[in-house]
Amino acid sequence: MNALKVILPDGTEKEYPAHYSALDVAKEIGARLANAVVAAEVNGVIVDAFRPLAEVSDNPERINLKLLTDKDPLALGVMRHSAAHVMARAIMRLYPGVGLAFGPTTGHGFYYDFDLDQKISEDDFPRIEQEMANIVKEDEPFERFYLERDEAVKFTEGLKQELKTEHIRTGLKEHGKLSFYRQGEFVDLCRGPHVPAAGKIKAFKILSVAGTHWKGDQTAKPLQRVYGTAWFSQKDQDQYLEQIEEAKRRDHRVIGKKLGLFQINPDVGQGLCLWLPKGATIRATLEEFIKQELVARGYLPVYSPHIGRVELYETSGHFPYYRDSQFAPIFGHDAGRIIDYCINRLSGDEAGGLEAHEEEALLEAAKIMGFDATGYKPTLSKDEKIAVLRKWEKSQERYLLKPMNCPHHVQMYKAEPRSYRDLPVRLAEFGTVYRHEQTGELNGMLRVRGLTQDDAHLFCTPEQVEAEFADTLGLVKFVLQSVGLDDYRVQLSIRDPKSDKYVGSEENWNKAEGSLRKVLTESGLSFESCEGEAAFYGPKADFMVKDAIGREWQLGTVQLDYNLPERFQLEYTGSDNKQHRPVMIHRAPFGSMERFVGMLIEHFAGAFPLWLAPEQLRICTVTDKAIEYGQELAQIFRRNGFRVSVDNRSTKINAKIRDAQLELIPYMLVVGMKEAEDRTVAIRDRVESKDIGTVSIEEALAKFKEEVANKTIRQLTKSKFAQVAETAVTADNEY
RNA sequence: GCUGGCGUAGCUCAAUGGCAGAGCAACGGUUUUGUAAACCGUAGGUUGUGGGUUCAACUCCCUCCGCCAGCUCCA
Repeated sequence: MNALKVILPDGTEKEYPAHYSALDVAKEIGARLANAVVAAEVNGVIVDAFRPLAEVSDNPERINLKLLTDKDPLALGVMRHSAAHVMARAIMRLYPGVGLAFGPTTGHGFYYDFDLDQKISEDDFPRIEQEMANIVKEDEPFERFYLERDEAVKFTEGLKQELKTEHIRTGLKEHGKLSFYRQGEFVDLCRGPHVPAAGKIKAFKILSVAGTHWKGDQTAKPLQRVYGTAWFSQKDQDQYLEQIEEAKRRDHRVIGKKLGLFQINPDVGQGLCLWLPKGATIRATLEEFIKQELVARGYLPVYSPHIGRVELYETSGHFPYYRDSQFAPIFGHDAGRIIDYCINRLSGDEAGGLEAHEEEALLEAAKIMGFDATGYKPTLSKDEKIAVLRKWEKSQERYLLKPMNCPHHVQMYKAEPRSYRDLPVRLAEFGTVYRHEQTGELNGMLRVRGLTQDDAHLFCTPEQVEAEFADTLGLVKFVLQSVGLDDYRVQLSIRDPKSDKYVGSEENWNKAEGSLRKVLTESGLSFESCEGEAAFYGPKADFMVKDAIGREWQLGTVQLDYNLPERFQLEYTGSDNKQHRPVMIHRAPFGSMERFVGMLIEHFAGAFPLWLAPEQLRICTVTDKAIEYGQELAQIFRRNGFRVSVDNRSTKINAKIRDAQLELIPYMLVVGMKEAEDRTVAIRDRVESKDIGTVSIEEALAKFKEEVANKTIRQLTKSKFAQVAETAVTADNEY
């Protein structure tokens, strides 16, 4: 009896027997299709193609079925999850007794975490891959089965999979029945779905191994995470691997060193970027560009110092909230450090009394600082001592290397009474901030400890919020477009309602998130909400930008803030002659200059467009006799605003050209006696890597000026990587 | 910060317990050159740091510093 009504994507309805799976349906349509089916989408949910349709749908009378083949990106994710199982199975064969943790898919592959004392190294990859190949060749089917909780616990205990047992007990409390997948001798607690059989995995490779911890908890058991990738064809995989190589070639740390753009020198300090002249030129050009745009949009330039009183950041909330990732406070006088030290001695984790010499030093310090030392007696109780020292601590100067610019700008706003007529006030500064990032996070220019934000703070009335926010979005769009970054999406980062890490009232948060959502919707930008990603003081819109090879970077950000104005008691006089509270918008279109330029280096692979290139033109003299003309030319081009150098070495022209090509200089001006006599230049184009003709000086100037004015991007190897869609991460930490 | 890997000349890399080397760059000279590398020569090192094992350490062990990958974090 036909009990299933199936509706296919083209709208056709068919009836099938009650026990049919998606695979059975496919077989009935055609053997070739059945062979190509990897998974199925039933009523929008991806499921195993081999599971009975009745089991995966609520209503057997109405089953919307889409058969997913190897052409479908969603199927790719399913297959990669199966590949994770195959790898785990191979590793179990090679390392009997290995403990299994989680094995989800990632954007371009998968990983599996193992509990194994023996270290897996790169040298082991070939034999793991070989074993995986055997499993794929065996082509055994994946089977799904259920166990009740109690049985599941017994079952994983029987398998000696402690982590799985623990996960069922603690992580999956709300699940009554638990699904498992069996593939030959390998059984794993898993949510699925999976491919029908291992043979669907056409290409795979183990990429790396790295340490991690059970459920990401540093205090928990250390695990080994093995990363791999898998594809439906060898060709796709080769292309992907080639793109990984391409990304390595673009590494800004390598290119930055080769081209002399920047330096991170251990003698200066970890995570502290030295901008060498060429890198500084790129940055200065970008800053100049954005400053012009800010004038046009009514921003006012300000400058603020690199340090500020700790109290300033206590008021803003940054100091207590980010204490661990800030450089320690700077004391106005060295003696202040002793007071701080003694407070820690008395109240710290290893609290104890003060030694006699410490008390002596303390009283000496108090004298230097001008405190009333009679208030402190060695006979006081510990708590009384702490109370006195806290008072001293507060009355001395303590500074913080500024971790944010906003409190400084807030003070500038506060410096004079504001009327509603003055608003919005837009204060802009390329402000350098310092954050003591964990050593493991530091990464070239992309993650540093001293960074310069292209920062600004807008103070406006609640009525102006949406218009101002819309304008900042427009600004970010404009600057991204100007450097040729036209592929981006916006992430609306909102609070996690379950968390208590945020400051401010429920009402303000709702208002802020509502405004952001409204303006983003009206802007026509595609955006998605991301819970728990907000800053502690307010929600934000982050720009996620795709580079030339399809990698996504979080760059610009716009943040809405009702809380700092509250904390700093900001006011303006309204038309009703009453005091009102302004709203703040924080925004940084580039994010930080370090990160942005680092990204640009990788985006352009070091070959900057003419307007940004640190050295735009190089004059290459053919013989010594042309040096004088070459130098005259250089002066002319410099006077016209170009960055030019002259290569007058006594090498052959071929060598000069080769060097200039390798240094990625956009144009070479080759001049010999012919050019000197005619007062012309032979232009060689780096992109084309050839002579593009001899023109007069005026013509050359006009050509280059036009290219600079248009910010033309002449060459951007948009790789096919950009078209390789990332697959959704199919499994999270649930199973 | 955690786990693992790594650290040799300015750069890229050799030397698996037995005399620290090459290419490029630099410097000196010759060459005066027409669109991706002219030729000859010179110099360059306490092998990241401090300690240990050994007749002998770039090599093996420990400490610290730094780098890389991943984890965790990211105002």
